[in-house]
Amino acid sequence: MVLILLSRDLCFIRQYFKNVIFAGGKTEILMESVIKNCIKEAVKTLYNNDAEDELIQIQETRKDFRGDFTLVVFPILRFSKNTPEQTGKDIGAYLSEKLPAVTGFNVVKGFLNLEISDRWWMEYFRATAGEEDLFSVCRVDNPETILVEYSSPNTNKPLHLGHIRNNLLGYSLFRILSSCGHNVYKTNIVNDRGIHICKSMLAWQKYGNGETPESTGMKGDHFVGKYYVTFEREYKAQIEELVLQGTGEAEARNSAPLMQEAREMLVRWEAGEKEVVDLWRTMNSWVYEGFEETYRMLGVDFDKIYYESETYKTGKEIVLSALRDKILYSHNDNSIWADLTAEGLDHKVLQRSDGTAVYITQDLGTAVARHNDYRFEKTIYVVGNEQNYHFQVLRVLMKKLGYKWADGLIHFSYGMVELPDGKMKSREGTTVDADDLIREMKETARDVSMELGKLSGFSEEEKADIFRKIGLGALKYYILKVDPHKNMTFNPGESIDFNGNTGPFIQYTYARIGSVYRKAGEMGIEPDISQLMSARPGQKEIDLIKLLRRFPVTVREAAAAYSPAMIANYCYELSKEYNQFYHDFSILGEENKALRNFRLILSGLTSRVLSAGMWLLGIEMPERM
RNA sequence: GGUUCCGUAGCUCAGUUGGAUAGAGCAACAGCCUUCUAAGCUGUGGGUCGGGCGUUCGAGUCGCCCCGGAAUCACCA
Repeated sequence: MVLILLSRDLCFIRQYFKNVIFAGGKTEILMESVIKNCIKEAVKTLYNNDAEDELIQIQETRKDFRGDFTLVVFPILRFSKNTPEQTGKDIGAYLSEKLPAVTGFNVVKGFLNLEISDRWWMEYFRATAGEEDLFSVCRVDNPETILVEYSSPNTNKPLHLGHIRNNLLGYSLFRILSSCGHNVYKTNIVNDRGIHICKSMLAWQKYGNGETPESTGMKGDHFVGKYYVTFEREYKAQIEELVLQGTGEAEARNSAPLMQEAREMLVRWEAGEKEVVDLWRTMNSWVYEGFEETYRMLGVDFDKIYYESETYKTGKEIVLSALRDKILYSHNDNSIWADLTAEGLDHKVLQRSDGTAVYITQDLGTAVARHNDYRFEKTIYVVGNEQNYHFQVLRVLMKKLGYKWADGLIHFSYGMVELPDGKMKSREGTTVDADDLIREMKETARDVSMELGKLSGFSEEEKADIFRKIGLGALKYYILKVDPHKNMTFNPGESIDFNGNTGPFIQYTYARIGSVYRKAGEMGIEPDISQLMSARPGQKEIDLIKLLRRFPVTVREAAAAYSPAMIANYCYELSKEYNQFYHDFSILGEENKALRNFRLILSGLTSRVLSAGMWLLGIEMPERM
């Protein structure tokens, strides 16, 4: 072990990467393991005792103290039967003697801070810088087949900010899990049937005068959404009139002619009546065209899209079959129910008395269809926390129906996006439209860039591409940096920032490094990894190496926690650290060639890690900005 | 009322399995471009981590009880 640490054999360093150990959710990289083992040895030698792994807590030393790794001494006191200070000193002395990489130590209160040699950090850095695949360390031993369901739009209105959060989370999750070696498939369930769809169909029939997205120049989903709004407006007017005539509010809602017609239309649709089905197909196709465009702008896509209009039938079969098997029961009115009281839940209706399916019916069918298609270990449903109960029921229900794999159905529950004055409501028109927001972000990116006087000498096409990357980078980062399961507030009045903890800040750091490399090329300077070890790093550079070392660990933790936010915050931290370095030190102007080479490679790895991290978030990096 | 989630600086948010003096950004103020991109860097001010009790050598983090907010408890989706 001691010898291994001194070894400069590249094979060892390769081995280092294979030695990222994840035990019980904990992450350890070899250096920590080496120290840990040596401390066990110390406890055995000094105190004649065996220390359990959990008692030996190694962490990175906080910046305000001298050292690289820190042992929390308190848990060891039970063996040493001595003061924290003395115990720390004893173990520190033992480690310094046994581990050449440990060049010194200090004890502050109950913390033993170990100093690691620069040489060791450089060895580590050389190996990482030479590694082509930054995710190789992240790969799990047992890859799973995982489906990520996200987006799940209704086909009666365009996407809004809430959907954006959903899409970004789902897509990022896909990339994070894939990077860890899982076989991940992106799926979508489209809510393309039901009374809400009939509403916009009916309104178009009555008030549309045959206009189309083409004839009006509108995006398809907005076009259809317009008729959904029309329906709600006219319906409301009818209700008001009925109430004026003395009808009760509830009765008015129920008996308004428009609502009755919508219901009739649903029945005709379910009966497969050609005229209705054709209209449904046409209007849905308009919506899909619109969605396609929004998805394309957001940079998300799907491996397989499921449609509720198909899976609800499978769901109904499952329900009927379970009824025959007496797993379910029916009421006198022919509605079908599940009794989940034994599981701590309630009774749940699975089919209406008129024989039509409810929301959860299609989820049963969709899950089974997906399992037939993919034999997945897990399906991760990216769905808002307002549906927590629904997914609790879904899993319990599927277990009850005998699907053992239902344990793999995971609700990735994320928080709502709220406006300063509360929740977004489609019907009240208080949503932030996805297309509008994306367009505004690109415009803001243009304004900011122009004001800063950047990008002169670029073609309009190149500029548009850069503004797109920056605008979307700002938007995506703004949303993904927040812990997914928390609600977040979006203030439309204050535009999304481009300074500080933002996407553009990280993109800017990347672009700066790109600029350094271009300059290096002009100067004829080539980075040379084989010359790395002749450089003597400073403290800031070691700090950067330490931060870079945390990247694969962060990815693994983000995968385990389903949290793109952890990646986002890591990228920010790295950018901030790098910008300090960039400000304080000259790279190409450094006269010591070994140091110049080292700084260039350090910058190169930083840009690669930033780029990889942002890629996990679905954020593109501009080469210049 | 039951269940679940949230509460950290004026605002928006970080804070790894409990560890040292709770951190960023925005906003405010004061500095730094003849040198690799100033979308940057440095500094100042700003906190009863909603409140209390408990567990522990140690609690923003774990447990219990309150307070405040959100969601949900439909033959809606």
